[in-house]
Amino acid sequence: MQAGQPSSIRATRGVRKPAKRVTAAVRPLRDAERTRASILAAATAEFARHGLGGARVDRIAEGAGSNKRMLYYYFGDKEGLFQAVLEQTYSDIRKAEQKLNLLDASPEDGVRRLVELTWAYYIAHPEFLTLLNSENLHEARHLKKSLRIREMNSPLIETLAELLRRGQRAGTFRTGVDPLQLYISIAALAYFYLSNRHTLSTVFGRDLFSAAERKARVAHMSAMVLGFLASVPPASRRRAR
Amino acid sequence: MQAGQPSSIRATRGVRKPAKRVTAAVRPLRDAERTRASILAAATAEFARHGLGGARVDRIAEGAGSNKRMLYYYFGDKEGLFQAVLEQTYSDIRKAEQKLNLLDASPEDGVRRLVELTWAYYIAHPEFLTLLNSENLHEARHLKKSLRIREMNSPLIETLAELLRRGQRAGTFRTGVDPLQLYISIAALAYFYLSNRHTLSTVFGRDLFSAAERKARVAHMSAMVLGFLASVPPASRRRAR
DNA sequence: TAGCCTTATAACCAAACAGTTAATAAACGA
DNA sequence: TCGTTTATTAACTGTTTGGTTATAAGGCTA
Repeated sequence: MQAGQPSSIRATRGVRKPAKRVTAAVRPLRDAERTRASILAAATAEFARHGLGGARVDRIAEGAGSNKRMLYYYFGDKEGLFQAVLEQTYSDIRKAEQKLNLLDASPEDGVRRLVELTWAYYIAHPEFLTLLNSENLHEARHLKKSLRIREMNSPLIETLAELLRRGQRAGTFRTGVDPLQLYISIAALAYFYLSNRHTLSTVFGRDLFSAAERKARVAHMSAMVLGFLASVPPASRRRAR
Repeated sequence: MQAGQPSSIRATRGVRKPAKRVTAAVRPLRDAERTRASILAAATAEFARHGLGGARVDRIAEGAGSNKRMLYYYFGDKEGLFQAVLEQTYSDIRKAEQKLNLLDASPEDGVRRLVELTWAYYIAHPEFLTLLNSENLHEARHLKKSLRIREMNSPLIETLAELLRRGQRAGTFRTGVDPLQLYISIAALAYFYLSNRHTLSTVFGRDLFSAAERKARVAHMSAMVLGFLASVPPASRRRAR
């Protein structure tokens, strides 16, 4: 931990004795919420880049422009901090999910938008992918401990179930589709491609993160999900004869 | 590193002075290949369980029933060992892929078997998933360095392309499907579900690794891939009118 | 303005860490 | 059987690690 460059926030603190500053009201020197938030942000970046095992507590403190002691003061220990990062990350995605209005269009357009928005969210929040990979490596140990996350349930499964019902009633969607399986599949098509793009690009000698390839991927994902839903299951095809 | 219990392999070495043993010819006390292999196996388990950052060199040496120095002797350093583990892992999956005979059945059955065998391979080799996640966290750094892996190319893309051509000729598969996109999607449907099963099971309150759920998942994956391939793309549907 | 709780800092610590040294013994060819 | 090479071990090293101690100072309240 280098003591060299203090963050701009605290740059004024090095000054000899400004005593009772008027500016202190605007930007208080001691702000628990701001410090906590900056540690959480630095920790998110560090855990996302290096995983839980590779993350360094000293780097997080430095990245937060704060002190290692503060990290333990607010979060207990490294794993407590990791859990807090997961809680924040899940809270963010749940908030984004709640903003989605998928039920005000046709079932086809609703599903297509879900595919596209899932893709867009993963691109905009790459830390979500690596943090989740880390947590799964640890068999969801921290997630199981977190009451906060276990209480947040995703509204998307119910929305997807409603879209499926409407499409089936209209005769354009096949029957017998489990909404959770479908949701996992939509996530899978986007997540795996993005999370594993480095090894995939290397092995297949194709830059899968280029603009052209990314565009092709969304098209393929939508075609796959909607093609599946539009298709007739073998059983009812036999009956239809 | 505890020196307590030597592995059964080397248990005889502690004995005072058996001098020139006849059994030495059967199981030589010094066997470079055997030591190398046991270090590689222990390292695979350790990296798979803890990731590159969380893996401990001491634990690997102990798990191999060998010595830390041997690890550096054969593999240079921790990252060199990780690269060797990746090379072995890729070599194994490529060997398994080559045994697949997907072209001696109908296109539908060929694709279904590919889906099922991909699933079965990931279940039988869970270390493949976590090692790949680790390598992607490091942006495929080791994979890019490895000439050995870059030389192994998967025969599956070409096989899949041939299956697609046959299905299209028979009129049962849709046109305009990129074999690589399809291959990635098949892998995605299995990989994401298995790799993220801990967080998914926790969040959705459903044990996704139970026998019943696993069976349901393969059925869903097959239905999705085959349903997609059987469906008619919107463009040609318009033309077909 | 004195007192007190909260927020912050720097220096510190023991354990764990990746990697090394030096010495030794098996294996093997001459 | 001797000398060289190769495989192996235990003990060691300097550094990094997660976590702690001791102390100070901001800022609210009475």
